[in-house]
Amino acid sequence: MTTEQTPAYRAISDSIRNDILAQRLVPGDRLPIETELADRFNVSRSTVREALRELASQNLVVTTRGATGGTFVVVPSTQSLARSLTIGIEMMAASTDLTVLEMLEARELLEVPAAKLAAKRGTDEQYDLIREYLDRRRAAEADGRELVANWNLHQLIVRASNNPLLDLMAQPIFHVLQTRFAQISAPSGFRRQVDDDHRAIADAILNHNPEAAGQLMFEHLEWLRPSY
Amino acid sequence: MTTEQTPAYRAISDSIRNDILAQRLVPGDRLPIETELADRFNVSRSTVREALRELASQNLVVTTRGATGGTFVVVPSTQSLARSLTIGIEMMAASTDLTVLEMLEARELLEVPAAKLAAKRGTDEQYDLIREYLDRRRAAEADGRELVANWNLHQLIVRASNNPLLDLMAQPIFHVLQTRFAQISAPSGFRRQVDDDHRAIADAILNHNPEAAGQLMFEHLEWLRPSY
DNA sequence: TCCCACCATACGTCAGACATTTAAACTGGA
DNA sequence: TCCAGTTTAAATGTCTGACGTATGGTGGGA
Repeated sequence: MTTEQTPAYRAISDSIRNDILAQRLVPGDRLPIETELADRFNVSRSTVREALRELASQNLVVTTRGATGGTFVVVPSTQSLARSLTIGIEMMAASTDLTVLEMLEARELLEVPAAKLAAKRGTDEQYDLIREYLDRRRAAEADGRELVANWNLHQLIVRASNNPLLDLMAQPIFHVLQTRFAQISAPSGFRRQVDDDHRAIADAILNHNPEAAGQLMFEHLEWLRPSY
Repeated sequence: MTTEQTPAYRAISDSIRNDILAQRLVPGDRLPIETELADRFNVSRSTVREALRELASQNLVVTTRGATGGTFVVVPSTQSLARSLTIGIEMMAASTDLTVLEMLEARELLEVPAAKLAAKRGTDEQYDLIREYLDRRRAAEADGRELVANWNLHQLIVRASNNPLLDLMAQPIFHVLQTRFAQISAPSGFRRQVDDDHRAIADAILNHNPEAAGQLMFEHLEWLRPSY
């Protein structure tokens, strides 16, 4: 007679998620301990824990152990959201649901305005990061070795747009494109051209010239497109 | 002595996720049954289940019951990803991590190109949906009642851009803006202006005029901005 | 005052059992 | 032969109760 179409762990995670979205639970709040939640929902602790794993994996809560431990509501960071989104987009790209062309299209759409915004309102610290990156790259080039860097120029620029949403949306696209074409051998002239383009774009940004930055970024991406 | 920094359920979900991302497991594949996974990882079934809940909540697998049930790798849909993203953005917007201004900025950035693309390559079915929406809206207006529709024009346009990424990124922004300003009373003249704008944009799209569509969308959003 | 051993707390994990759902296999009658 | 209803097997869903383990606080001694 107990006909449950949705499992209890799903119902519970939905319930708690609603409490969070309705701000009955706000970031920083600590959820009741697992045994208490089990009591409250009339389920076993295991079921509660499965619900909590779902919430944790959506970046809504974090769980810590120990005496002062527990499960706490958190604000998802741009980073954590970007990571989740990356996985999803990677899967779509691996299937036929998303083409490289569509990714390039979206990328251009995000990055050209991002370059403009970065030129308009990047902070000094962000500009420093861009300079530093170019310097390290130049040094690496001189030594003839490969530059291993977590942040490439495109990421730095998007970040310097100072719009978290742009960062959030562009990062996954970068990541997927990058891992997808990591094995491609770069012709000797190719790297040099990329380098020149990058420097021109960076200069425009550092000189607070939004229009030039946008235009150069656009041309750079158009030139880059056939390589994919 | 058994010092585990990361819990077993996390290690296991990471392991399986890697298998999926490396395409050792592809969409459609069925994971081993829970007891077998427990054996393989040398953990209890509960621990395996917590790992599976994490993966499920990231839209990487779905679980079904019954004789032919099990856990299957899936390709996350644009819809499911958009839903997850919505929650995250909603949380960021509720805190101070994301301002309305930034959302409007991102929205414009996505929607103006989306309007252009919709005019350029929308399908007949998508155009029909847009026409149908306008008709229903006109009818509702004539009767003096409120139009209750799941899809508003903006969403239809973004979808008609036929770039899943645009849809994926724009939907959450729509949703958050919409729920955030749902209670605002619309002045009488306001609705009429919105309506006129929408019709003009739709006309440009239906007439395959990308530049006009983009421009009109831009003006519409700029006009809309002070309302927020 | 400061340090350290101890302790309470809450999550992490285990084992085994039973309930429920689902589809396939089976069985009997028209 | 074939259809309908029943049984059965496979897998997830849930429960119970126990013990392991990390962590911050506390109280006592040097």
